[in-house]
Amino acid sequence: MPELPDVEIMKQYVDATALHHKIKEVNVTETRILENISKSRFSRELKGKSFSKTTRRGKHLFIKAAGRYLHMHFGMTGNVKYFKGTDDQLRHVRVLLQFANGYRLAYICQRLLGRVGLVDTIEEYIETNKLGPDVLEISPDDFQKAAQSTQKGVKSFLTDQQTMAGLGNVYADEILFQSGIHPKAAANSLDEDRLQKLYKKIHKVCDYAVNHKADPEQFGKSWLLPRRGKNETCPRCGGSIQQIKVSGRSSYLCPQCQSK
DNA sequence: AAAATCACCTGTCCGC
DNA sequence: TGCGGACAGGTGATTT
Repeated sequence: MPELPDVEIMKQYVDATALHHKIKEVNVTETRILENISKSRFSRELKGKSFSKTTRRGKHLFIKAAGRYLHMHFGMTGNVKYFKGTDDQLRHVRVLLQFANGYRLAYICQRLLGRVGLVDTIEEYIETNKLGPDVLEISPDDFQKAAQSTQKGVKSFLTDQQTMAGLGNVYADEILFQSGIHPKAAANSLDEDRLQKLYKKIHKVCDYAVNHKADPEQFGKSWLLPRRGKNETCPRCGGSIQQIKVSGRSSYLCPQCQSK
Protein backbone atom coordinates (compact mmCIF):
# COMPACT_ATOMS: atom_id res chain seq x y z
CA MET A 1 0.00 0.00 0.00
CA PRO A 2 2.34 2.70 1.10
CA GLU A 3 3.42 4.78 -1.86
CA LEU A 4 3.55 8.57 -1.91
CA PRO A 5 -0.21 9.22 -1.61
CA ASP A 6 -0.59 6.68 1.18
CA VAL A 7 2.32 8.08 3.13
CA GLU A 8 1.06 11.63 2.63
CA ILE A 9 -2.26 10.58 4.17
CA MET A 10 -0.37 9.02 7.09
CA LYS A 11 1.54 12.27 7.52
CA GLN A 12 -1.70 14.22 7.67
CA TYR A 13 -3.06 11.67 10.11
CA VAL A 14 -0.08 12.03 12.42
CA ASP A 15 -0.28 15.83 12.12
CA ALA A 16 -3.91 15.71 13.19
CA THR A 17 -3.41 13.37 16.10
CA ALA A 18 0.00 12.63 17.58
CA LEU A 19 1.75 15.99 17.76
CA HIS A 20 2.47 17.88 20.98
CA HIS A 21 1.83 15.08 23.44
CA LYS A 22 4.54 14.00 25.82
CA ILE A 23 5.75 10.46 25.20
CA LYS A 24 5.41 8.54 28.42
CA GLU A 25 6.37 5.03 27.39
CA VAL A 26 7.92 3.31 24.37
CA ASN A 27 7.45 -0.37 23.55
CA VAL A 28 9.25 -2.11 20.72
CA THR A 29 7.66 -5.50 20.25
CA GLU A 30 9.61 -6.51 17.17
CA THR A 31 13.25 -5.47 17.00
CA ARG A 32 13.70 -6.60 13.41
CA ILE A 33 12.08 -3.43 12.17
CA LEU A 34 14.57 -1.19 13.96
CA GLU A 35 17.33 0.27 11.78
CA ASN A 36 20.76 0.88 13.28
CA ILE A 37 19.55 1.34 16.81
CA SER A 38 18.96 -0.83 19.81
CA LYS A 39 15.59 -1.20 21.41
CA SER A 40 16.82 0.37 24.63
CA ARG A 41 18.43 3.39 23.04
CA PHE A 42 15.41 3.91 20.79
CA SER A 43 13.12 3.93 23.79
CA ARG A 44 15.40 6.06 25.91
CA GLU A 45 15.81 8.72 23.23
CA LEU A 46 12.09 9.14 22.62
CA LYS A 47 10.84 8.97 26.17
CA GLY A 48 9.88 12.32 27.65
CA LYS A 49 9.86 14.10 24.30
CA SER A 50 6.99 15.26 22.11
CA PHE A 51 6.55 15.34 18.37
CA SER A 52 6.47 18.81 16.86
CA LYS A 53 6.14 18.36 13.12
CA THR A 54 6.31 15.88 10.27
CA THR A 55 8.08 15.82 6.93
CA ARG A 56 7.50 13.45 4.07
CA ARG A 57 9.99 12.64 1.37
CA GLY A 58 8.91 10.06 -1.15
CA LYS A 59 7.60 7.12 0.83
CA HIS A 60 9.47 8.13 3.97
CA LEU A 61 8.00 9.89 6.96
CA PHE A 62 10.08 11.87 9.45
CA ILE A 63 8.53 12.93 12.74
CA LYS A 64 10.48 15.56 14.62
CA ALA A 65 11.14 14.93 18.30
CA ALA A 66 13.23 17.56 20.06
CA GLY A 67 15.87 18.15 17.44
CA ARG A 68 15.96 14.61 16.10
CA TYR A 69 13.65 12.63 13.91
CA LEU A 70 11.74 9.43 14.19
CA HIS A 71 12.03 7.89 10.75
CA MET A 72 9.36 5.56 9.39
CA HIS A 73 9.31 3.53 6.24
CA PHE A 74 6.35 1.29 5.62
CA GLY A 75 7.46 -1.49 3.33
CA MET A 76 4.46 -3.14 1.74
CA THR A 77 2.22 -3.41 4.75
CA GLY A 78 3.11 -0.61 7.18
CA ASN A 79 0.68 1.81 8.77
CA VAL A 80 0.16 3.99 11.82
CA LYS A 81 -2.77 4.17 14.18
CA TYR A 82 -3.59 6.59 16.97
CA PHE A 83 -6.07 5.38 19.55
CA LYS A 84 -7.13 5.44 23.16
CA GLY A 85 -7.08 2.38 25.37
CA THR A 86 -5.43 -0.93 24.66
CA ASP A 87 -4.11 -2.34 21.42
CA ASP A 88 -5.75 -5.69 21.98
CA GLN A 89 -7.61 -5.62 18.69
CA LEU A 90 -4.64 -4.55 16.62
CA ARG A 91 -2.50 -7.17 14.95
CA HIS A 92 1.11 -6.69 13.93
CA VAL A 93 1.91 -3.78 16.22
CA ARG A 94 5.72 -3.44 16.15
CA VAL A 95 6.23 -0.18 18.02
CA LEU A 96 3.85 1.38 20.50
CA LEU A 97 4.23 4.89 21.87
CA GLN A 98 2.17 5.88 24.86
CA PHE A 99 1.42 9.54 25.35
CA ALA A 100 0.71 11.36 28.56
CA ASN A 101 -2.82 12.11 27.37
CA GLY A 102 -3.73 8.42 27.45
CA TYR A 103 -3.58 7.91 23.69
CA ARG A 104 -1.14 5.68 21.85
CA LEU A 105 0.47 5.67 18.46
CA ALA A 106 1.12 2.27 16.95
CA TYR A 107 3.46 1.46 14.11
CA ILE A 108 1.91 -1.55 12.45
CA CYS A 109 3.59 -3.76 9.89
CA GLN A 110 2.38 -7.21 9.01
CA ARG A 111 5.26 -8.37 6.80
CA LEU A 112 8.10 -6.71 8.70
CA LEU A 113 9.45 -5.16 5.55
CA GLY A 114 9.12 -1.64 6.95
CA ARG A 115 11.75 0.10 9.07
CA VAL A 116 11.74 2.50 11.98
CA GLY A 117 14.71 4.42 13.35
CA LEU A 118 16.09 7.68 14.64
CA VAL A 119 18.10 10.15 12.59
CA ASP A 120 19.80 13.41 13.50
CA THR A 121 18.77 15.17 10.31
CA ILE A 122 16.61 14.33 7.33
CA GLU A 123 19.47 15.31 5.02
CA GLU A 124 21.66 12.68 6.63
CA TYR A 125 19.12 9.98 5.90
CA ILE A 126 18.65 11.16 2.33
CA GLU A 127 22.36 11.18 1.74
CA THR A 128 23.22 7.81 3.20
CA ASN A 129 20.30 6.18 1.44
CA LYS A 130 20.75 8.08 -1.81
CA LEU A 131 17.13 9.15 -1.87
CA GLY A 132 16.22 11.24 -4.91
CA PRO A 133 14.02 14.34 -4.82
CA ASP A 134 10.39 13.83 -3.98
CA VAL A 135 8.54 13.01 -7.17
CA LEU A 136 6.30 16.05 -6.65
CA GLU A 137 9.33 18.32 -6.20
CA ILE A 138 11.49 17.33 -9.14
CA SER A 139 11.52 20.04 -11.83
CA PRO A 140 10.25 19.36 -15.36
CA ASP A 141 13.77 19.97 -16.64
CA ASP A 142 15.43 17.54 -14.29
CA PHE A 143 12.72 15.00 -14.98
CA GLN A 144 13.31 15.24 -18.71
CA LYS A 145 17.07 15.06 -18.36
CA ALA A 146 16.86 12.03 -16.11
CA ALA A 147 14.55 10.25 -18.55
CA GLN A 148 16.76 11.00 -21.52
CA SER A 149 19.83 9.70 -19.78
CA THR A 150 18.64 6.16 -19.14
CA GLN A 151 17.48 3.35 -21.35
CA LYS A 152 15.60 1.67 -18.54
CA GLY A 153 12.00 0.80 -19.11
CA VAL A 154 9.92 3.83 -18.16
CA LYS A 155 8.24 2.04 -15.27
CA SER A 156 11.58 1.11 -13.70
CA PHE A 157 12.65 4.70 -14.26
CA LEU A 158 9.60 6.06 -12.45
CA THR A 159 9.93 3.74 -9.49
CA ASP A 160 13.69 4.13 -8.95
CA GLN A 161 13.81 5.93 -5.60
CA GLN A 162 17.27 7.32 -6.32
CA THR A 163 16.02 9.16 -9.38
CA MET A 164 12.87 10.42 -7.69
CA ALA A 165 11.22 9.21 -4.55
CA GLY A 166 7.61 8.28 -4.01
CA LEU A 167 6.20 6.15 -6.80
CA GLY A 168 5.72 2.42 -6.41
CA ASN A 169 4.32 -0.42 -8.42
CA VAL A 170 0.66 0.55 -8.33
CA TYR A 171 0.79 4.29 -8.89
CA ALA A 172 3.42 3.89 -11.62
CA ASP A 173 0.97 1.62 -13.46
CA GLU A 174 -1.81 4.18 -12.99
CA ILE A 175 0.29 7.07 -14.24
CA LEU A 176 1.46 5.13 -17.29
CA PHE A 177 -2.08 4.02 -18.04
CA GLN A 178 -3.40 7.57 -17.87
CA SER A 179 -0.49 8.73 -19.99
CA GLY A 180 -1.01 6.07 -22.66
CA ILE A 181 2.55 4.83 -22.30
CA HIS A 182 3.63 1.19 -22.17
CA PRO A 183 5.59 0.36 -18.99
CA LYS A 184 8.37 -1.28 -21.00
CA ALA A 185 8.92 1.70 -23.30
CA ALA A 186 12.52 2.84 -22.92
CA ALA A 187 12.65 6.06 -20.92
CA ASN A 188 15.01 7.65 -23.41
CA SER A 189 12.79 6.76 -26.34
CA LEU A 190 9.96 9.04 -25.25
CA ASP A 191 9.73 12.33 -27.09
CA GLU A 192 9.34 15.66 -25.30
CA ASP A 193 5.59 15.73 -25.70
CA ARG A 194 5.14 12.38 -24.06
CA LEU A 195 7.57 13.24 -21.29
CA GLN A 196 5.70 16.45 -20.57
CA LYS A 197 2.44 14.63 -20.49
CA LEU A 198 3.91 12.00 -18.20
CA TYR A 199 5.25 14.65 -15.86
CA LYS A 200 1.83 16.30 -15.63
CA LYS A 201 0.11 12.98 -15.04
CA ILE A 202 2.40 12.21 -12.12
CA HIS A 203 1.14 15.33 -10.39
CA LYS A 204 -2.44 14.85 -11.45
CA VAL A 205 -2.61 11.26 -10.23
CA CYS A 206 -0.80 11.91 -6.94
CA ASP A 207 -2.76 15.06 -6.14
CA TYR A 208 -6.04 13.39 -6.93
CA ALA A 209 -5.18 10.34 -4.84
CA VAL A 210 -4.19 12.47 -1.86
CA ASN A 211 -7.38 14.50 -2.19
CA HIS A 212 -9.33 11.27 -2.06
CA LYS A 213 -7.60 9.87 1.01
CA ALA A 214 -5.53 7.48 -1.12
CA ASP A 215 -8.63 5.28 -1.02
CA PRO A 216 -9.13 3.36 -4.27
CA GLU A 217 -12.84 3.09 -3.58
CA GLN A 218 -13.06 6.83 -4.00
CA PHE A 219 -11.18 6.92 -7.27
CA GLY A 220 -13.06 7.68 -10.48
CA LYS A 221 -14.32 5.00 -12.80
CA SER A 222 -11.71 5.88 -15.38
CA TRP A 223 -8.93 4.65 -13.11
CA LEU A 224 -6.98 1.48 -13.64
CA LEU A 225 -5.97 1.06 -10.01
CA PRO A 226 -9.12 -0.65 -8.67
CA ARG A 227 -8.96 -3.10 -11.57
CA ARG A 228 -5.81 -4.98 -10.75
CA GLY A 229 -6.90 -8.55 -11.11
CA LYS A 230 -8.03 -11.19 -13.50
CA ASN A 231 -10.54 -10.61 -16.25
CA GLU A 232 -10.77 -6.87 -15.89
CA THR A 233 -11.64 -4.56 -18.73
CA CYS A 234 -10.09 -1.25 -19.70
CA PRO A 235 -12.25 1.65 -18.48
CA ARG A 236 -11.26 3.59 -21.58
CA CYS A 237 -11.64 1.19 -24.50
CA GLY A 238 -13.34 -1.86 -23.01
CA GLY A 239 -10.52 -4.17 -24.07
CA SER A 240 -9.04 -6.60 -21.61
CA ILE A 241 -6.45 -5.57 -19.08
CA GLN A 242 -3.19 -7.42 -19.41
CA GLN A 243 -0.88 -8.52 -16.64
CA ILE A 244 2.83 -8.75 -17.37
CA LYS A 245 6.03 -8.86 -15.37
CA VAL A 246 8.23 -5.80 -15.41
CA SER A 247 11.42 -6.07 -13.42
CA GLY A 248 9.90 -8.93 -11.52
CA ARG A 249 6.78 -7.05 -10.47
CA SER A 250 3.22 -7.47 -11.68
CA SER A 251 2.21 -4.73 -14.05
CA TYR A 252 -1.29 -4.12 -15.29
CA LEU A 253 -1.91 -2.28 -18.52
CA CYS A 254 -4.17 -1.90 -21.51
CA PRO A 255 -2.19 -2.94 -24.60
CA GLN A 256 -4.60 -1.02 -26.85
CA CYS A 257 -4.31 2.28 -25.00
CA GLN A 258 -0.66 2.13 -24.01
CA SER A 259 2.08 2.12 -26.63
CA LYS A 260 5.85 1.99 -26.61
C1' DA B 1 23.78 -0.58 -17.77
C1' DA B 2 19.68 -2.85 -17.01
C1' DA B 3 17.07 -6.77 -16.04
C1' DA B 4 16.42 -10.95 -13.55
C1' DT B 5 16.74 -13.47 -9.31
C1' DC B 6 16.91 -14.04 -4.59
C1' DA B 7 16.22 -12.66 0.05
C1' DC B 8 13.75 -10.56 3.67
C1' DC B 9 8.66 -11.61 6.05
C1' DT B 10 3.50 -12.90 6.91
C1' DG B 11 -1.00 -13.93 5.36
C1' DT B 12 -4.34 -15.14 1.99
C1' DC B 13 -6.10 -17.37 -1.85
C1' DC B 14 -6.25 -20.98 -5.37
C1' DG B 15 -6.02 -25.53 -7.17
C1' DC B 16 -5.52 -30.29 -6.43
C1' DT C 1 -10.40 -30.17 5.09
C1' DG C 2 -5.53 -29.88 4.12
C1' DC C 3 -1.44 -28.62 1.94
C1' DG C 4 1.89 -26.68 -1.34
C1' DG C 5 2.71 -22.90 -4.16
C1' DA C 6 1.98 -18.41 -5.98
C1' DC C 7 1.46 -13.98 -4.89
C1' DA C 8 0.84 -9.27 -2.43
C1' DG C 9 1.26 -1.95 -3.27
C1' DG C 10 9.10 -2.36 -1.04
C1' DT C 11 13.89 -2.59 -1.46
C1' DG C 12 18.74 -4.02 -1.43
C1' DA C 13 22.32 -7.36 -2.80
C1' DT C 14 23.88 -10.39 -6.19
C1' DT C 15 23.92 -12.56 -10.68
C1' DT C 16 23.18 -12.64 -15.70
